[in-house]
Amino acid sequence: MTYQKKIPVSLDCGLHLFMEVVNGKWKANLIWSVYSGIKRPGELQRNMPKASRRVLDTQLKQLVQHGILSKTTYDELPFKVEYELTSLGATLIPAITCIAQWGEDHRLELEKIITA
Amino acid sequence: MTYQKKIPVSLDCGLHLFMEVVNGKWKANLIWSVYSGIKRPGELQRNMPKASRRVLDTQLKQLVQHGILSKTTYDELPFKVEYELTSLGATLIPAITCIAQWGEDHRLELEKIITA
DNA sequence: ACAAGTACGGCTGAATTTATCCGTACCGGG
DNA sequence: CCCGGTACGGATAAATTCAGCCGTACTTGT
Repeated sequence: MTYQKKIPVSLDCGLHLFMEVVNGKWKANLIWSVYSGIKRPGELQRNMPKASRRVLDTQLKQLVQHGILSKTTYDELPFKVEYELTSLGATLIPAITCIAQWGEDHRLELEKIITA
Repeated sequence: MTYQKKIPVSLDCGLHLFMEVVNGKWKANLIWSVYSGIKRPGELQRNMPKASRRVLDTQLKQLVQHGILSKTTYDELPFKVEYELTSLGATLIPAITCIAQWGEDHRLELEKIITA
């Protein structure tokens, strides 16, 4: 889209397949939020004010392209857009839960180390 | 080290804590390799030939700084260096297993989508 | 008419990560 | 002596992601 990759992606291991899809400053949060019922672009942005709308838009679009989210535009007026997890996207939830849990479990040590 | 961050890191959620440590093109692979018994810099590089030695060095150093790996320099001659998982690093293994598993489980669909 | 809310996206530059090039230092073998 | 293997790291370029600014379009309410 915005940028054409010049270096081919490594798909040789599962780790990289996951990263190719989830890597992006807000992607995991977006997936999690949609899973939690926050489905509309405006809501999502209010939910993570530190992210710029532009970046969220872009990352949402990539998630749709990667088949993780689906996007529905309702033709009512006023406009309304909603994102949903696809079935593939839903399979990510346990993995994301797992890493978020790890982060919370080690928050104290991590904050010390990272802030150093 | 090489670069001083100008934008503060968000530590507000577990997801970001995890990413702060594991994000890096080869970090998850490095952690996994060390866990699998590939402990020496040279071995690691031969194990992932697509990564440049310089980048591996840098990412290994960051993993050490973040308390995920420990580094031992043996004073024998010739030189010998070995990395090990710290106890914190060891707690990452289940999470990494989980995401690698997800990648493998969905390899077929993902390859189709990403290559598109 | 005007402000505010919804959503989309081009353009541009800053921030950050990854890659390349090269040089250091030590050791051992041919 | 020269080559190759071990390991480390500065300087810099290339690649990529993230952020900010602004403009479009439509609708609702004042």
